Amino acid sequence: MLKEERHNFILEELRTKNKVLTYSLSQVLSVSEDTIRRDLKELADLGQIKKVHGGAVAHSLNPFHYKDREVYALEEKIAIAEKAKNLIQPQQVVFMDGGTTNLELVKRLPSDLKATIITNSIPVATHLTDHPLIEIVFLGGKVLKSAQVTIGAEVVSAISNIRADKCILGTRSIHHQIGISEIDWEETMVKRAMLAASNEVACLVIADKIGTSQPYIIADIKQVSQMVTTLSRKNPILKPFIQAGVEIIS
Amino acid sequence: MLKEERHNFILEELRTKNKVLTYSLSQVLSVSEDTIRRDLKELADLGQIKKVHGGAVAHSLNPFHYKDREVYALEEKIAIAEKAKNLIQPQQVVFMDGGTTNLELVKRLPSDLKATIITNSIPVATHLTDHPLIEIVFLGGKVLKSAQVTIGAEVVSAISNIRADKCILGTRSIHHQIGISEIDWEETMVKRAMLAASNEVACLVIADKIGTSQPYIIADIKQVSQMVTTLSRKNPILKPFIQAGVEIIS
DNA sequence: ATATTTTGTGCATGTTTGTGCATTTTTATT
DNA sequence: AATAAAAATGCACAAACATGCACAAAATAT
Repeated sequence: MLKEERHNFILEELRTKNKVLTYSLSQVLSVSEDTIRRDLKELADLGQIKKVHGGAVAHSLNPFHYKDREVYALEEKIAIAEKAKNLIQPQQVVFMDGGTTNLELVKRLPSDLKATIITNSIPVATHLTDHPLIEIVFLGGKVLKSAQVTIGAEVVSAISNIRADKCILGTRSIHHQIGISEIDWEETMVKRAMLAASNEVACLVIADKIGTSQPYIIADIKQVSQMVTTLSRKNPILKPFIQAGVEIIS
Repeated sequence: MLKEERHNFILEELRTKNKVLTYSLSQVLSVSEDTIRRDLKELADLGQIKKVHGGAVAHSLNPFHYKDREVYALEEKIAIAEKAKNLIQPQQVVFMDGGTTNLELVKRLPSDLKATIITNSIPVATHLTDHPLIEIVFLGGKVLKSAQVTIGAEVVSAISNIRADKCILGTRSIHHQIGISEIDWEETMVKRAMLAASNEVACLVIADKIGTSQPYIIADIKQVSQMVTTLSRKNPILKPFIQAGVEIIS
C-alpha cells in the first residue's frame, strides 16, 4: 500500500468519523504506530488535519479540503471568502458563478444559513449538497469541462427567468473605467445574465486584478454594489471605485 | 510495444484503479522498472498523473470515493458497469440518470469514446469532466441533495426538448408484469421523461431487485430494450423478461 | 544506400525515501 | 508526584529512485 493511499484513507476516515486514533490506524493499515504518527505529522504540516495526543481530529467542520488542486493565490481567495460570508443574508436568493473564490465561499457558509443559491458551477453545487439548509438550483446546459461550469444559451435563458436578491461573481478583472471584464465569451454571457437578473452585485476580487481588464466586458462599474478585497478601505487604489459608488468590504 | 501505448495503458489503468505500482506495471508491460519510472515521470511532468513513491496516483483522486464504501452491493454494481460499457457507441447521444451503478459506469468509459452524455446527476457530470472526449450536457433544476441529482418540472421540460439514441437507467425495481418502478415521485418523473425521449432503454439492475416493485411505475417492461445483470442469460428468473422482448446483457 | 543523429531501453552506481525498532522525552491522568 | 501511554529522536536496512553510460533501433541527413 502506498503512503499516498494511507493518507487518503486517513483523510476519509476523518471526514466521516471526525477523529482517528494512532493505534487503530496502525492496526487497520498494518503498519507500525510510528509510521502512522509520521503520516499524521505530514498531513498536519500540510494543514489538512489537526494532530492531537493519541491521533488526530478534523481541522474544521468542512470536508473536501484535500481535493483542492494548486490554485493561484489560494490564501488570498480564502481570506476574501471569509469576508464575503456575510453577504448572503437569510432567505435570500443568490446567483453564484464558478471560480475558486466562490468555491471557498460556499465551503465557509455557516450551517445555520437558510438561503437559495442558484449556480452553474458543478463544484459549488457538489459542496452545497452537504449543507443542511441551503436550497440549490442548478442551471443546466452544455458543460465546459475545464471550468466545470455550464454555459450557453440554455443557461442564459434559464437565468433570465429568475429574479435574485444578489449575485456573487468571482471576478477576473475590474477597472474603475472599463468595469468588470472576462476572458471567455461564453462565461461572459452567463455572468452578464446573472448580473442583469439580480438586485445587487458583489464582486470578489484579488488584489492583483484590481485595475486590470480583459477582452469581454460584463458590466459598468456603476452596476457593482459591493467589492470584496483584502486591501484596506483607505488604500488609494480603491478610491475611484468608492467614488463610483461601490461599497468596499475588507 | 510503443511508449505511447504504455502511456495510454497507464492512464487507463489510473482512470479505473486510481493507482498504479511501478513494479506491477513493469511486469504487465514486460519492461524494466526504470522504463516505467521514466514513463511515470513524463506523464507527471505533463501534469497527467501524480507521481509518488512506489508508483503513481490519479491527479484528481475521485472526490466521491468516500461514499463508495457504504454503497450496497458495490461489487455487483461494478460488475454490471463493466458489462454495460459497450452500450454506449461512438457518436451516440445518451441519457444517464443518477445512482451508483451509473456512476461506476462513467468511471469506466474508455477514454477514446466520443459521445454525448446528458445527465441530471452531479457526480456523473463531475466524473465526466475528466474524460477527454465526451460532451456533457447537464439538466438544470432544483437539486435533491440526498441523491445529488436535479429534479422537477424544469428537468422534465428540458428532457422533452431532446431526442437521444439511448437512455441508461440505474433501476431500483424491475418486474416482468409491473415493469420498472421507483420509490421517489420526482425521480420517477425524470426517468419517465428520459425514457420517452430515447430510442432505446437500457436498465442496469442488480440481482436482488429483479422481480420486485416500488410504488411509482416508470414504464412497462416492453419499453425496455436491454437489461444488464450479473445473472446468466439462461437463469429461469430472466425468462419472462426475454419473452417480453428484453435483450439480456451479462 | 550509407552515415549521422536522435530516441528509447536496460544496467550499474550511488543516493534518497520509507519503515520499524530501541531509547529517551513529553504528555495526560490519577 | 507517580505512572503509563504517546511522541520524538536516532539509527539501521531495504526498497525505490536518479544518474550516467552503453547499446540498439529508428529517424534523419548525406
